[in-house]
Amino acid sequence: MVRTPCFDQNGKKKGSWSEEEDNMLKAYIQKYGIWNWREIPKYAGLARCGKSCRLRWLNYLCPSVKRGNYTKQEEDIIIELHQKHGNKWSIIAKELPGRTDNEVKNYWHSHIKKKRLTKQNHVYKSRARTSRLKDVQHVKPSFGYENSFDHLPILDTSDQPTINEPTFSVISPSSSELIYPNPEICAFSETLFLDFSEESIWSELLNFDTLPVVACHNDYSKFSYSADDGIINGLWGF
DNA sequence: AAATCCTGCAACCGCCATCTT
DNA sequence: GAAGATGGCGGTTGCAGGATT
Repeated sequence: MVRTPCFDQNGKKKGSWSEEEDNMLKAYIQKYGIWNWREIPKYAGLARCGKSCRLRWLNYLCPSVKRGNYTKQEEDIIIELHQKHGNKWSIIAKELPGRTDNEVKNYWHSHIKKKRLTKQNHVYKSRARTSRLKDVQHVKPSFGYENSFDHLPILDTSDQPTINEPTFSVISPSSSELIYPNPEICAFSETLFLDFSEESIWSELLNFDTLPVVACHNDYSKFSYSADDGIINGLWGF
């Protein structure tokens, strides 16, 4: 769970922190406080860069950091604030005394996100594999929520090479305002479709009048919905 | 028992905002 | 106002250890 210690070209140590290093940093900060992260390692006798010291202090050594399992209440707060703010981990962490942004982010990715996807998975997974759009297709949407999936582009990843996650944006058709900049709920295409249907987040958007323009940009895929003509344009190529 | 896969999380990286000179 | 320094943030990676085959 830790990185193997090594040294960069400047002779600065990288990787996991030893107990001795922890003690040195802790002792220095307790005695002199935090005044300049760049200089602190030098004076504390550490062969580390300032950023590394800062991170180690804030995420692990700082006495206010709370260790241990998350409570149900904390989890609920994270979910609620994530719906409100997206991946603004520092904002979310501010509402959770003792938790750091890094910790909250890790918790989201390893616990909450997975839990939520699992819940949806069984419903839509098979459908997501039934067909694929290789070229531009035009699909007339019908947005009664319960049957909308028959009309949205269905993407299949079964023989897709491993790719970076697509970048997603959701833009309000009326104001061009970015609603969900790059929401992680839109991950790989297989889960992309599932995530689209995640009611808690999308239900208000899956309404014919207010349906957002949805755009997916990466080297492999593009699709968008135009509120003007009610056409979904999908392009999926490898 | 050994090999392989999966998971959780500490730590790194790069970008951007703010501060200082 | 410009340039450099510093801090802060979010995305990503690496790997130990547990689970599964």
